[in-house]
Amino acid sequence: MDDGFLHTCLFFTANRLGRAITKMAEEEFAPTGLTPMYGYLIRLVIGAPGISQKELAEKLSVTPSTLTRFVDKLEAKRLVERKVQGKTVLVYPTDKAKEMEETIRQASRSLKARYEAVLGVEAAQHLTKELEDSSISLEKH
Amino acid sequence: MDDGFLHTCLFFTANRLGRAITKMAEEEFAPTGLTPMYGYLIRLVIGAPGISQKELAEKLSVTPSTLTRFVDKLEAKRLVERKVQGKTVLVYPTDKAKEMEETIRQASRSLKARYEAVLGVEAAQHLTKELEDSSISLEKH
DNA sequence: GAAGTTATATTGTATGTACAAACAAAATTA
DNA sequence: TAATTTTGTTTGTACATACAATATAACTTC
Repeated sequence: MDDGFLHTCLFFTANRLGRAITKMAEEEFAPTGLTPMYGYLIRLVIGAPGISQKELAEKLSVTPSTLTRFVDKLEAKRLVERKVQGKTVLVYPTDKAKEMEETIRQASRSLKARYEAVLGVEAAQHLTKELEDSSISLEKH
Repeated sequence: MDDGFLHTCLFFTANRLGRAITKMAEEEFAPTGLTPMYGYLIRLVIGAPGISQKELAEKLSVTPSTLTRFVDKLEAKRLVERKVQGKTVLVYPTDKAKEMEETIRQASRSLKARYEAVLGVEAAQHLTKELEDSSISLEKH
């Protein structure tokens, strides 16, 4: 059957991998009660208390509107607090978030261990680097 | 700042690339009036009239419920027709869809040309293959 | 052939994400 | 300093996608 175009299309294969790894990541992050993106957002906030939403959006490569929604949810769960400073919003972790940090780190480690077991440590690292480099290039165009 | 974990995480980088290439793909598919996934679905249906939804879901690596939603939309646009056969549903292209085929193919070509120009032909092909191989491995676990 | 099991599709609901428009504060310019 | 532009954030809306539950048809087994 003529479905070759799917296998040679970067759009299709990139999103296919995204769905597969997201599923795995959600399973590994289940013990945290958060999805992986939220876990990473919290790690960033703990690592730099008072970081602005703009910076968070850049680091996570999501749009500002998406980041607003993320912070809304984490604030509702009492995991972060906003402090408005002029036109920017600074984000701080709560004690509750700090208590979760180790659990989140553990989930990150489990996730990595799991996909490295499937793909091979070397191959996984190489692939990750290629993905990041390609993302940077594509985001510019 | 301590954000290294993002750059070494396959979950994060895969989805980051997915967002970047999806944006580009949507731009290139704009002339078709469809998003890229719908365009590819139509190509599959034209290439195999009467293909079942189950097969379509497998080829596109989406869940059956997602595929139902896709076909709902294309049916509403009079681009495909359903024919129920026992417990399976067969999908056929309409004339309207067939008339669009060349436009869709052209969008696919433009997309490929565009990201190959950014990444390099060789690198893009190699990356695509790695993504597919990795997807296949991860989908099993 | 009736009862139970499996396979396919659909529906209700939820989430992540984006874009465009609106808003508010800050910086620049007149 | 008033007017304009830029910057950061938020809101309304929309879409792709998934999961769990349900419906329905087909297959298996007794």
